[in-house]
Amino acid sequence: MTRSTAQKPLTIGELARRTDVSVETIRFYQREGLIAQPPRPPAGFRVYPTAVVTRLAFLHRAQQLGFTLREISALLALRDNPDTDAAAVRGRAAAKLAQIERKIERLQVTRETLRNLLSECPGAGSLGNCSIVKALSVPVAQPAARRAHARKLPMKTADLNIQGMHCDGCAKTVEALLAAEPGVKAATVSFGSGNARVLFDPDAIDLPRLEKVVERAGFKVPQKSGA
Amino acid sequence: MTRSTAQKPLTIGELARRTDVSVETIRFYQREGLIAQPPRPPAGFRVYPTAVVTRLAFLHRAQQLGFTLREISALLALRDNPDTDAAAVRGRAAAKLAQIERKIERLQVTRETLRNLLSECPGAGSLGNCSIVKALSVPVAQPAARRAHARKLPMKTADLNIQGMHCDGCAKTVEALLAAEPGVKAATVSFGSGNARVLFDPDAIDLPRLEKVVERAGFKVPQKSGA
DNA sequence: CTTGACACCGTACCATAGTACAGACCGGAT
DNA sequence: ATCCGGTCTGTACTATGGTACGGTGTCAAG
Repeated sequence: MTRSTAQKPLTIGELARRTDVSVETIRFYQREGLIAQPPRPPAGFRVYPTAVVTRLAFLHRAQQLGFTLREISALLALRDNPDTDAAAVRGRAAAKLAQIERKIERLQVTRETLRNLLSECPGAGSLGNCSIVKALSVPVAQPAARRAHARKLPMKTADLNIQGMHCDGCAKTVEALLAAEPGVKAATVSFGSGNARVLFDPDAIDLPRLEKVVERAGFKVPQKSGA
Repeated sequence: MTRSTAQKPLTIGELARRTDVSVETIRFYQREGLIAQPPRPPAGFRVYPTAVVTRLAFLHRAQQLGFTLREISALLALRDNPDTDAAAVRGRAAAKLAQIERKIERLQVTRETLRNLLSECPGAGSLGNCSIVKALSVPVAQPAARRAHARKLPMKTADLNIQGMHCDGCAKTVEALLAAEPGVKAATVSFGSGNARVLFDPDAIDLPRLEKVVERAGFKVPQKSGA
């Protein structure tokens, strides 16, 4: 053993320095169960296994890709399990990609709206002439489905059979994906039964689209799901 | 007065129905000062002026455009003030557009990263082969500036003179815009003095860029700002 | 004149991702 | 032996945008 990287005991402060994650944040991750807290020795401070350095790097990278801590927790659980199939990880990544694409689309719509408002705006003078203020004062044009809802609550429930889920985290991922889809009011996915129950507005979204959402995330939906 | 829209007193519940905003949310907006709470009559319930219907519509529209409640509060204050110049509103919108464009760019980078990961991934088999897990375990490549910071804390402070701010809300807007810029560690903008103080990393951002940020939002920065 | 629906008020709570701090304790260097 | 810096624990607080609820008051219709 030369006097290299590994000579200092990896205390929490040293870990913080090496990973560029603050001590407080490391403790926070421990509370959240994202990283294990080594047992405290009878006397003195905790010493961390060097593997946590990698774990924190993984955490950080996954965050940059837009995964929430809850999702990262599932990802880490997959990583820790030697029986995990790579498809499970791939499914998560595909789901996240789809989510991000939707987010980009929404932002692009907003961007266009703002651009139009700005291009029509005289840019000076009294507020009475301000096209922006005027435009904002107009009630939101609702997608009609929303109004129908107020009238008749035309929600439908569908059950989807889903194959390829490996753990409860997969189920949560699918659930989040479905729930994020416009027109979906609620979604519960059970890993145990391999079933998804979705409450949705048939005026805003339909079954094939729901199935596509699930499949885009890397799971399979056998074609026999009933309404 | 015929038996039309205005015959019922506009109680909070009626307001909620008309604007499609829940009673709880209306109360929340009142607590936050976004809408005024009419005085409670000696006996009975509050009655709202019909103008709040428009106000809530404005609020809702502005939210769709990505404005935070704090920003909307400033926007509403501008709208309420007859002396407001339309340029102030325009500046806010321009700032928001810039913010959204940055957000889109960041998401696009993330999207590309995820796409690359997915395209390289075999998609099945044991985790050992999973290119995604491998890629995530690699520490984040830091933009070099970040490391420099760890070595020497090379932060610089600059004062900018800003013209065209109309109220404290303008100052807050500029502050948020500056703070959101990568490389900026802190920004305080005072409406009273028309001054902005920015703490930034000169390796990551420079003065001209900071000035451009402010100008994009519709304000002016006279060319004599010192470091 | 009772009942049910709404209004009022205060407070607590949700998710998300941390940050901050007090007060005690520990360990190595001086 | 003492002091400084680091660690430990628990709790509270940040921002953001609401949601939920218990207990009470009020109104209007039957």
